[in-house]
Amino acid sequence: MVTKSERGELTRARARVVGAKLFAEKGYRETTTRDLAAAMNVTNGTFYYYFDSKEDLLYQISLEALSDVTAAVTSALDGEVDAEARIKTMIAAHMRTILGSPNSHKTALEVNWRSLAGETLEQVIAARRANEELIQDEMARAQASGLLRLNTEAKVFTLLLLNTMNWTIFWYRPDGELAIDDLIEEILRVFLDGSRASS
Amino acid sequence: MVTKSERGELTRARARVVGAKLFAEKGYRETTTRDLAAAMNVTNGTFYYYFDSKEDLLYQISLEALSDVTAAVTSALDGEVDAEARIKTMIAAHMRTILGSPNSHKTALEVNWRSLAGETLEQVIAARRANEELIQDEMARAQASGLLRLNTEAKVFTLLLLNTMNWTIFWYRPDGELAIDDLIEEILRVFLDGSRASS
DNA sequence: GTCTATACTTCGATAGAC
DNA sequence: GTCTATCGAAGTATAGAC
Repeated sequence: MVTKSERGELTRARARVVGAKLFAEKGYRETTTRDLAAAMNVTNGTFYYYFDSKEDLLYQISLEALSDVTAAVTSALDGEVDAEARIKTMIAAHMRTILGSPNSHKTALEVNWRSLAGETLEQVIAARRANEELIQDEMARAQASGLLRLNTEAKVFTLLLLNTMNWTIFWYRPDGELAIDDLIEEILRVFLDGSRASS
Repeated sequence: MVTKSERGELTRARARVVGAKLFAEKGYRETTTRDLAAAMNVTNGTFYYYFDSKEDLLYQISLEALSDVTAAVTSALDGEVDAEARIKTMIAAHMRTILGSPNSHKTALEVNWRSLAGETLEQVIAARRANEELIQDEMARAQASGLLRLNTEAKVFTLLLLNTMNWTIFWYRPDGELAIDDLIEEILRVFLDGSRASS
């Protein structure tokens, strides 16, 4: 049996899903609280029973999305010792997480942060940074183990890899020809071995 | 001597620059026509003497930005025959163009297209597609010449390279440690030769 | 070409009944 | 927990004087 507060949290969780969908499709500013309420099958006023403000919903979606990536990558790396396997595992976990809920990650990635302020903004920025640092630590570790070149800074590797991974959500189609595992393989290959025919 | 219409066009051109700056910093929806007018040193009403609407300004900035990239890359490639030099030239021209006016390209890249509709939306989409096709043609050409692997589709190469290049504008700092030429070199190296130490 | 004034909408958020 | 009603604040765009 579910208590009242749990039922409330369920409604909130569902609202984060439909909210992320609307934010991803129409944009945060373009989505009204009336749109959000309609997607929750309630009226405008009821939205404020579950969230302090529209900004509050944006904050919850963004923080959850970013935390999910860090959690998934951290968990996937646990116990893995082989240098190349760690890179592959990290990329796979990152990609499966963001492509698994693209709406939330579009919401979190987009420059919607402009609509956040103060404490909530800082928490979202911190969550994003945690994600980047996790990857950068892996890059440094891979360099130390001899897998990656030393003549590029770990930070540059990190930023370029994040570019490659994160923005796939804007063009990747789950129902297209390219399977997620194939995309992961392609990213890994370009990143590790490059694109040259002779390499 | 400048005619009246040329002077009007000068004002419009300047407005596109300050408009792109505001759109990039605050976002399209977050920027008001009063903000735009203030940046042009006029009042709200005067904005509409130069542009049909706020959307019209967004359209002009976006189309100009995307056309600039295609023009710069096309021009840079002209006459170059060496396969590797073409890839390097293409990446360099693309990167120099977008990092040279990041505000316009942030405006054009962002999901601001949601605010466009009808004919103008189609023109912006077409300009974007032209840019992608130019790159994809180069990828196919590089595969035909034996420079690039054949076991990855030219389209996938294109999308991954565009990810890597385009989203640098959100973190690259011209006044930082990494010079533009160094960044171009890094992108080229990761794309062509990968990141492996032994390669 | 630029201004002021304002019409017209839309939206975020609150109040209070049920 | 949900509703209706509404306040008040912006914001886009227009009208018309100068």
